[in-house]
Amino acid sequence: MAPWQTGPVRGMIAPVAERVDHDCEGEMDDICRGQHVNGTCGGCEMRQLRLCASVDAETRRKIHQVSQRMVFAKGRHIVDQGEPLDRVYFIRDGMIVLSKILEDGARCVTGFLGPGDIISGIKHREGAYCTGTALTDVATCSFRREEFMQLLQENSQFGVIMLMFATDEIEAQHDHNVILTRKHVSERLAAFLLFLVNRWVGPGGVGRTAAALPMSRADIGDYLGVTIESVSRGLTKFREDGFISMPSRDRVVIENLPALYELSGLEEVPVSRGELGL
Amino acid sequence: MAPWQTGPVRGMIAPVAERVDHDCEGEMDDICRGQHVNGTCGGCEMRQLRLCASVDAETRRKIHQVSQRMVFAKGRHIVDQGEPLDRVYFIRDGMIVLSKILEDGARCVTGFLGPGDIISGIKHREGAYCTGTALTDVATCSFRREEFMQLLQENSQFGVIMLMFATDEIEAQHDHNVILTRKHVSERLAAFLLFLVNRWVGPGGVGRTAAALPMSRADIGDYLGVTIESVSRGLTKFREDGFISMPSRDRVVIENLPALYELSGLEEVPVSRGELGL
DNA sequence: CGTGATTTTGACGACACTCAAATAAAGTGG
DNA sequence: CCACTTTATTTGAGTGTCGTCAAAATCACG
Repeated sequence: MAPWQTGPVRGMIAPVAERVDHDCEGEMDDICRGQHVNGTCGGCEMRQLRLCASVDAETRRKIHQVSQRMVFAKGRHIVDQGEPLDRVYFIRDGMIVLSKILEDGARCVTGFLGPGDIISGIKHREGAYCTGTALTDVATCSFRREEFMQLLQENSQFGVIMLMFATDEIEAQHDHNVILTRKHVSERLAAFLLFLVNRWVGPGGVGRTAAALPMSRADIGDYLGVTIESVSRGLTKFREDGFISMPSRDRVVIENLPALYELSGLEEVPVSRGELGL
Repeated sequence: MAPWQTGPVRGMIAPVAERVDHDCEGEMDDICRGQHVNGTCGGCEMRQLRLCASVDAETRRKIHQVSQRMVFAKGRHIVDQGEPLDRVYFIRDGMIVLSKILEDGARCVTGFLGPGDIISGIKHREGAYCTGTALTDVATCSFRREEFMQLLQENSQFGVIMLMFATDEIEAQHDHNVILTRKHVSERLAAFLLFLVNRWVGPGGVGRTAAALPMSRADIGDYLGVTIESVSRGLTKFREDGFISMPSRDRVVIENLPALYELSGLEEVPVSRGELGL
């Protein structure tokens, strides 16, 4: 066992997971609870995002019939490692950290999810292999597994879209492997910051120069495979070098974008793409 | 840039990729070239594997109509990084290494593929993001992109199966992330050896205690994120400790399975599962 | 059997982890 | 609202794993 795996689990441990099923109010919420308005998604922001934008109106109607809005307060678990998961969640708003506890107590963050990303329980009847924790309040459209599978069965187009999502995620994971195997701490941190400002921008949007950091240093460290101390030192160094500034501890502003690109080894703004959490 | 990224590209550089389209002989080959025999897969070994085993006879027939057998000699490239890829390959036999060259010349191995695994060109019209090199002679059943997409469109079941493959691969990648972020060299090596003996065993098969090592030390190192020297030292140590023996340089026999499991941190024999290369 | 590529072995050094303490922020009760 | 406690982050000093460099040994191939 690696020495740094010992010790207590780091990072925020949320209270016992409890799904909060809010009542929806207003047209948008009605739509996303499964109500059908004018045969379209109406004002639902998800329509502008990944899934709904890609299917025809008829399919969208079917989706709405079986979809259900679910929200999770910050700190709650959407998925629990080891617990059966029989829902598929499309994240509408907020941010989620996916983590995994190893046998020896070490923690590993496998990714961060945001608007448009998916947590899929389609093959975790016997227990999810990781935990999904809400880093902020999170709004989702969700489906029961059977109903979602029904949609997949009835709409081949739908399965293809999901396959594309998954393929994107595989490629993203390969990119992350590159970070983990071939980069030093500062390089990983630079790549992470660029990831934050480039992902989850709307369609056609360009990379931003500021981003929220709702996750803890432990989350970042466990994601990049470095210690919290290294994360802290790295961010401090970036601040000293004028690469970034931090108005608050959970907010970062990129001051020298080219320098971060140079450091990270990334050559251009990565295309924003879907992520399939599970 | 990390210091160890400099220098020439390591590992075998195959001659210019050239697809070898062998003539097929015998029933099995006829089947896998797209011929239809008795409405089933006949003796094709792929049927025992991942895709063909999961679909009905009718779908299987359609598959065969558009499938084509392709073989690649050891050292040839099935995919080339940056080159458009318009085929989907189902690997019937042999082993493939997927690698990626970074801007600074560093090399990263994202995975190894074997029988039942898939190299998918369904979304790489503009260029594959990694290279697939045959480590041994490789036999495949392949499809042109359009025809494969047609299959997906016409058979919702088919897309779901592919989605399951992809989901498995995502989970496998997350497991690999754990290796890369939380394990020391010896632990990574142990996990790699266990991976080799447990994957690509037939359905219902148990883990073996011996495996071929058709890949170079550089391939292993680039996969595990360590140097070739560390790989070599690690294997030597394992031999000295009696954990393994190596009849030849490209062959390994596990002599102390529990010790390797203990080292790797893996708790049980991982379930063999599909891998989607691209 | 000779040449080149791959692997192995050795010595040394650096990056990042460990341990520890200080500081800052967040949460809690009076 | 403020003192107090708890948690998270930052900073510092020391150390070990693993990477770098270099050379020897082994293997592959003609």
